[in-house]
Amino acid sequence: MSMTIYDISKKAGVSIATVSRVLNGSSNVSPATRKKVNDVIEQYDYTPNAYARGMGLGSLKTVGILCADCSDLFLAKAVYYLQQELQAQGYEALLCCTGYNLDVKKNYLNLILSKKVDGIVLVGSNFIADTEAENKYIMDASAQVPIMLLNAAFDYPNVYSILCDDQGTMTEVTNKFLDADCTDIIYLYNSLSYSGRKKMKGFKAALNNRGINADKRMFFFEGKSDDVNAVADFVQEIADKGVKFNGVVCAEDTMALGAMKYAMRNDIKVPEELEIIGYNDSILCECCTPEITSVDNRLETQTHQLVATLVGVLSGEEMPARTIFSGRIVERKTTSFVE
Amino acid sequence: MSMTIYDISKKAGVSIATVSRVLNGSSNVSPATRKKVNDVIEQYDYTPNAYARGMGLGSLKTVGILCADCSDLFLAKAVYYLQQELQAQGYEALLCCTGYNLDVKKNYLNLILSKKVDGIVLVGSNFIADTEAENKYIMDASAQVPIMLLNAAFDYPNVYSILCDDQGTMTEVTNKFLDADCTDIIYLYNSLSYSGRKKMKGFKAALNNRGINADKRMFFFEGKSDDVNAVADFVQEIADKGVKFNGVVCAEDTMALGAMKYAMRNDIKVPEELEIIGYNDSILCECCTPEITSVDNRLETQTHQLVATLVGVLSGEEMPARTIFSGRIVERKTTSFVE
DNA sequence: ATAAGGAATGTAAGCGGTTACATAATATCG
DNA sequence: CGATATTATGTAACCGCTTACATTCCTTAT
Repeated sequence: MSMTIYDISKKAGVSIATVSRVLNGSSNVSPATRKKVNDVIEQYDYTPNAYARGMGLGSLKTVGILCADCSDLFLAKAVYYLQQELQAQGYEALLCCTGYNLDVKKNYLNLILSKKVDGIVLVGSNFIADTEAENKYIMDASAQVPIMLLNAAFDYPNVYSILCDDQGTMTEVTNKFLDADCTDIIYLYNSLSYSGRKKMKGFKAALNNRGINADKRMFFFEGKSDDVNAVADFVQEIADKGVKFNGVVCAEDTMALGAMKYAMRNDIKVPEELEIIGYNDSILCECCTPEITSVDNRLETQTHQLVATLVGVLSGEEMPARTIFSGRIVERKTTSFVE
Repeated sequence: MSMTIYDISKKAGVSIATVSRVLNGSSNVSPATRKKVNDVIEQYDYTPNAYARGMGLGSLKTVGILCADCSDLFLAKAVYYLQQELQAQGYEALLCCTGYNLDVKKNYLNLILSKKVDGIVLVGSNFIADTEAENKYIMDASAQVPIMLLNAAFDYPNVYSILCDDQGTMTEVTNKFLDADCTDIIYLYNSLSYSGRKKMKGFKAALNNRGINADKRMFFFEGKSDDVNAVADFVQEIADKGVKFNGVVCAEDTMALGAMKYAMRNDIKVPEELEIIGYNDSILCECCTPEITSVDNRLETQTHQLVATLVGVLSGEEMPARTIFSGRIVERKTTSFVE
C-alpha cells in the first residue's frame, strides 16, 4: 500500500510534524533534517494523500471548472486557456463536463463543491438561464465559494462575470452588412444561451433601427451544430421556402460553415452573391475556401481576466463584478465590407 | 461555514453514524429516521465533505483522466466519450490537461494519484514514448492504480491498452491508393506519438512491399497542426522542392485539410489530380468541399471498451491487457478508390 | 412470560494529514 | 558563564467522515 506521513517520519527518524513541515515548505526546519526527509520522500516516491491534506488545510488551491461539453470547439478552447492561466497562478483545476441538462449540472456543481474547491468557473453562457429559478443553484453555490462566469453574466453577490459585449458586437456586425447594402440578411442561431440571446438582440436591434422587421429573418437550428451537412440542409430549406437572402449572419462559426456548404452545393458565389459571417473566430474559419469572416469574442482575454479576477477575490481584494470586452470582426473572404 | 455531519446529526436528533448510514444508503435504518435525516439534509442543502469522505472510504469511485490538450479535436472527443461512459458506470472523472511536456505530465500524474483515484486514463498516444526511461513514470504509477491507455499500448503489469491497429489500417489505406494506381503518394505527419509511429510504419510497409522507397515521401510538419494555412504552406514547399505527387496520405485530418487548401490555392482538382485522405474522421472532414475521405479509428468503441475494461479490473476480474480494433476507411469525395 | 435473535442506533477508533502549543537545542549578549 | 531569545523538533488535538463493535429495543417462538 502507499506510504503515509508516518512511514516517512519513521524512516527519516523524525516526527510527522517535521515531515509535514518540509512538505509544506515551512521555514523552521534545519537544512540537515530537510535534506534527510526529502531523501526519504524521494526514495519512496511518496505523495501525500490529497484527501487527508484537504481536511487539514481546508483548501488545496484548486478551482473547479464546469463545462457543458468540452468537445465543443469554443468551450474546449476556453477550458484550455483557463487551465493554462490557473496553472500559471499556482492553482490546480478540476474539470467536469456536465452536458446541457440542468439537473446534471446541479449535481456536478454539488460534487465539485464537496471537493472544497476555492472557486468555481462556469464555462460558457449556457449555464445562465433566463429565469431566476433556473439560476438558483448558482446563487446557492455562491454562498460557499466565488462563482466565475465565462462569457455570461449574472448579477449576484460573490458571482463574477467576464464576457464579451455580444449584443453590441452583433449590432456592429449587422450594421456592416447593411452599410454594404447587403440588406436581405438572415440570422442563423442554434442556442438560446445567455450570449445567444444577446447576439439575437443585437441583430434585431440593428435591423429594427433601419425599419426592417427582423422576426421573419431569424432561424433557429435545432440539430447538432457541428454537423455541417445538417446545417447546410437547414439553410437549403430556408431558401426552398422562398426566403431570399444575400447575406447570412451566424451566431456560431459552425452555422457559417453550413451556410458555406449550402452555397457550394448551389454554386452560389461567396461573397459576390452571398456574404457570410460566423462568430467565435474558431479554427474552422480558415478550414474552408474562401475563408470565413468571423468575430473574435476575445476568449483569451476573457480567460486571462477571469483568472486574474478570481485570484484577486480569493486574496481578499475587491474585484469588479462584471468585466466586459468588445468583440472584434476578423475580416476574411466571405464578406466584402466597405471600410 | 458549511455544515458537517455533526450539525446534521444534532438537528435530526440522531448520531452521526446514523446520518452516515442514510448518506451511504445502508439498509439498517428505519424509514422514519431515514426521512427525518433526509429532511434535515435537504433543508440545509448539506453536501458531505469529499475529503473527509475519501479518507474514510479510501476510494470515491473516481478516475483521473490525463489529456495533453483538450482543445485538440481528437482528444477532446475522446475525453467527452470517456466522461459519458464513466458517468454511466457510476464513476466520476477528474480531468487534467497536461500539455505535452514530460515533466508536467509527471506532475499531474502524481497530483491525480494523490487524490487517490481508483484508476487513471491516459488519453492519446503521446503519453507513450519510445524509450523505457520516459515511460518510467507510468510504470511507477501502475503500482498504485490501474493505468488505462487510450489509443496507445504499453505492456506492463496493471497497464491496459485499448487501441486501433493504426499500422495495419494505414497499410490498408496506402494499398488502396496504390491499387488505384495512385502511386506518387506522399505522407504527411505531425506527431511521433506511439500511434504516429505506428501509422508511419504502416505507410512505409505498404510502399516497401511494392518496392517503392518511402523515405523520401514522408514529410514531418512541425507547426501547430490546426493552423490550416501553415499546413498548406508546408505542402506548397514540398511541391516547390520539385516533389511530384498525385496522392496525399495524412496522419491527421488537419494535415488533410491543409493539403486540400493547397489544392484549392493552386486550382488542383481533387480527387482527379490529387487524392487526399485524412485520419481520425473528425468533423473537419465534412467542413470543406469536397468532403475529405478519412479513417475512423473507432474512438467511440475504444472509449467504451476502455471503461468496460477498467470497471472489470476494479471489480477484480481478469481483463485483457490489450484490446485492438481495426480502423475503417470512411470514403468521401477526395479519393476515388476502386472497389 | 421469557429467552433469543434481529433490527435500529450509538460509541469510539481510525483514515492521513495540519498545526497550536510544549519542549529541547542552539545562538546571542551583557 | 548564565540568562534569554531564537530556532528546531515533538506531542497531541483536530479536520469530517466511515465502520466495527457495543448497546438498546423490538419481535417472535417457546
